[in-house]
Amino acid sequence: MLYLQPENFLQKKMEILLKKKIKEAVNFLYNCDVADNLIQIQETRKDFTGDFTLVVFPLLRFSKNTPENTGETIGNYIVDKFHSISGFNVIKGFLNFEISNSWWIDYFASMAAQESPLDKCKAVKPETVMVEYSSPNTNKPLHLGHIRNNLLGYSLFRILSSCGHNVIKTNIVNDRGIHICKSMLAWEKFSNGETPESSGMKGDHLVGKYYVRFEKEYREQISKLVEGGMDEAVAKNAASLMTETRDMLLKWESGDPEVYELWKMMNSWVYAGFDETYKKLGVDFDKIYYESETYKLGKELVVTALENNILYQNEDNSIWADLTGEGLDQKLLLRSDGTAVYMTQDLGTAVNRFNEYHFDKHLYVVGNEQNYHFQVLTAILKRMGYEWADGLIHFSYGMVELPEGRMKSREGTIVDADDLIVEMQETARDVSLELGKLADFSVDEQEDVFRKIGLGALKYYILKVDPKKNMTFNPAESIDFNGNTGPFIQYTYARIRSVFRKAEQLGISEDYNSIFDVKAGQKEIVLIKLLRRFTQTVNDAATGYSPALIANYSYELAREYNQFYHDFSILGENDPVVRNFRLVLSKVTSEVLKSAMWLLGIEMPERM
RNA sequence: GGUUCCGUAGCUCAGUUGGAUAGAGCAACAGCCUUCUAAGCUGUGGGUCCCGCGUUCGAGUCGCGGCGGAAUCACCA
Repeated sequence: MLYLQPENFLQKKMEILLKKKIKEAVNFLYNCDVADNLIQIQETRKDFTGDFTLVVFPLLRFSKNTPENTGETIGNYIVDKFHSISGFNVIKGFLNFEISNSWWIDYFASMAAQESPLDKCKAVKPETVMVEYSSPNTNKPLHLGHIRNNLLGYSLFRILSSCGHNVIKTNIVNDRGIHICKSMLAWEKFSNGETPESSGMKGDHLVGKYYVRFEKEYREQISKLVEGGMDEAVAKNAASLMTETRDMLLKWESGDPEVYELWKMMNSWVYAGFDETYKKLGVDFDKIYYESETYKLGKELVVTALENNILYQNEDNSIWADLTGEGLDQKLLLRSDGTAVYMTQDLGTAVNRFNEYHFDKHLYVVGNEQNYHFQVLTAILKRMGYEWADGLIHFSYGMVELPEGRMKSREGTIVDADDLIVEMQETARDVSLELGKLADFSVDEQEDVFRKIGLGALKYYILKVDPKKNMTFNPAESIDFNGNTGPFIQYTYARIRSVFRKAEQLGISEDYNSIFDVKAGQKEIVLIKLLRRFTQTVNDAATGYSPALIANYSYELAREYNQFYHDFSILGENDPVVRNFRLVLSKVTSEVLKSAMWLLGIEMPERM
């Protein structure tokens, strides 16, 4: 668990003081001791006057009076005793307190004095957390679903490390198994030795091409067998491509040199391709595990567990876990031919990782289609006696769907990761060139801005959605650059930077000491309140594993700032105290926006 | 069929210990650039929060029962 450090109570100070005073008030006025959870303080909603609100309903049982009278009575008492409260009003059962201008300004000053907006986000008890994300198969290139996975995983890494945790980014590469053999076999049969060099194709795409080819040829074989009168289920097993694939997997597991060489060669193509995509997405890993290296440990674990009577064996020699006692099912762990399945290697990988890192928590960033898999994984590890399995957390995120449903390779509706990234950058280029604000930039500088904007749009689009929920991506409507989008937030930042460039030209610089003298306007107080919420938002995002909270917070802040920017002049303000205050307010806003986007893996352009 | 998740404006999404009149963006319509960046700002229209019952002073939020959708229950990963 994450807890705010003592000094972070600065964030909460007013709520805590108010709560204490109210408790005192109720005690004095109604002569009774109230439980803390009955004193509900929240930020006052925008459409009402005030800063903090006490919900008085829970206190009526003590006052034995109407909500209005109770609110008035408590309000009067508090205003009298608590000088930071400048006034109050009661609407229905809500007692709205108004906080003095100077309290807000003091608060703002302490915020402005921070080195970074993330300074206060440290957890009391830092933990070692492994985050596994990406987890590609080496038989096809990455697609939109992987993009969501990678962005979530990487953002969780940044959020958790910003809160002081020791986070290890890891990746399990599913580089072996029957599916890999399919693309290998198809390449052997149909490629005439085609390579990335000879074809000019990116390696992962080339291998993917032969995986698709396998599926096509295999389906044809099945239909021929079915036409000849064979049952479809039987045909699926009997098709020569399938029997050859199974033979290949057996050869691979027994270390056949020829199969092994082919496997190594094709995987190296894929890795070169993946590296390119990861680099473009801006994600990386501290430690990469390969299924081909962990599945053996998994097999050993299974055999040992069988000897310990934790598992059972069928007459055909296949090995199973009976989890019906845990409300789950029978689960196969080793096939009758002795080869490993997905679960086998995941058992091996988990044990391997714990032995290496002794993590407190292990986050698996894996789609919700595998919820059952992780229930089973934890159950088996627990049964094997690994207490740390309680620290395994399936970060189960939703699928990315198209308007017509799931992406299907057979229907050619898979949205390729590389293609999408290129498209986003091209859209960013088109929009930017049309606006023509970067005319004095070199081509390289321009391209760098286009890259930041295109990726910013893509990343924000994906991360702003609650990770648990399925989301829809419509390829026909390209990702927006207006409204609640990444570019909107980048734009807000670029505008602020532009103010500071102008300030420099005018010889104006911000002065943190003179902000105490200012009388802040309503809009400025609203901004300070929003800025104040940042630390809490980051903590919520860390405890709730939700980058979306940060995205939505950033949007709200950017929108609020844009209104302020529109309605008030900063450098054009005549009163130097007010001008300076607005300048510092803009500065802090830009820093918070930049930090927030950094937590999402989104870069900020200085101009756009 | 069993289990799990989801259902909020035409579309995409917010709405976190149950709190006030359910919010944004997109799309539509009407405005705002001699000014620090109009990728912006302002306004209008748009809702049976899937339905019903219950708990509560108070339910989009919690419970139960329906309806609709998704995932999963593989010697696939």
